Amino acid sequence: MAKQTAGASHRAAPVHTDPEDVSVLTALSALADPVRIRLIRELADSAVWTRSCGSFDVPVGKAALSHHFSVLRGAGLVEQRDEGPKRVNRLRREEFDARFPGLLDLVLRADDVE
Amino acid sequence: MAKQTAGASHRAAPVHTDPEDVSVLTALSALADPVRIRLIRELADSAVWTRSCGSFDVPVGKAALSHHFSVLRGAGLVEQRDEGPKRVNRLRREEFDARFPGLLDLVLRADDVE
DNA sequence: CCGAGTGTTCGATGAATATCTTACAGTCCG
DNA sequence: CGGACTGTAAGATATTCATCGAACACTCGG
Repeated sequence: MAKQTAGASHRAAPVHTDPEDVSVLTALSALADPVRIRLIRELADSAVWTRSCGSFDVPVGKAALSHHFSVLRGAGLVEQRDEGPKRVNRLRREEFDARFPGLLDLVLRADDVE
Repeated sequence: MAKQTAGASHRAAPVHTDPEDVSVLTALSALADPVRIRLIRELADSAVWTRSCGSFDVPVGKAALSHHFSVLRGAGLVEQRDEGPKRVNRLRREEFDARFPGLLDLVLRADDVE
């Protein structure tokens, strides 16, 4: 067998937005949600490309979860890649931080969600 | 006549929240609104205690405006004081920046609102 | 080729909230 | 005191958006 990172997905590739093209308003709106904050925090605590969408501990169904990831992609916060039947994620730390310095750190550092 | 900064208002004093008591989620939610971003930016460009609530160039009625200032107070972003019939404002730069370093700068520095 | 697993899409629902209109409560000036 | 001005409060409306359930699409392993 050759590849296990199956590069030949026939599925619709997820639509990504470059952080450079994201407005402050979009970025803040994406981060102003408790579920998405949890996703980002868990993602930050995991190795890159190791977390599939369904592997997060959030109290919502998979439809809502799919929606949240769509918002995060649209804000340039998350990158996704198909790996077999799963869709694995990566937090775009450097790229997002270059566009909005300190913003991601604020969300990750805070100990409260309230 | 003694004082022109009339400290004896018989009106209900505005309720303020210390930035230290504000959660990240509350802060982000308060900032994730185009009208409130404009208010904050105009406020940042003006001298302290010079802008009354009605003096801002935003496309909403005064009732909605009053609501927005209430949200900004609740997020520890704005301080208000009664001065005669007017209510003048101050951006709590240092205090808010101590709680959320860099966040206010991001909103003020960005050239887009989209 | 079937079945389990994973994620998206669609339509509907419900909650949060931004807004307006109207009414009211103060402050100041004549 | 009465009227102009400033802002708040309350109620109604509308829009946005988070959520769910169900149906669908794709991948992989028997």
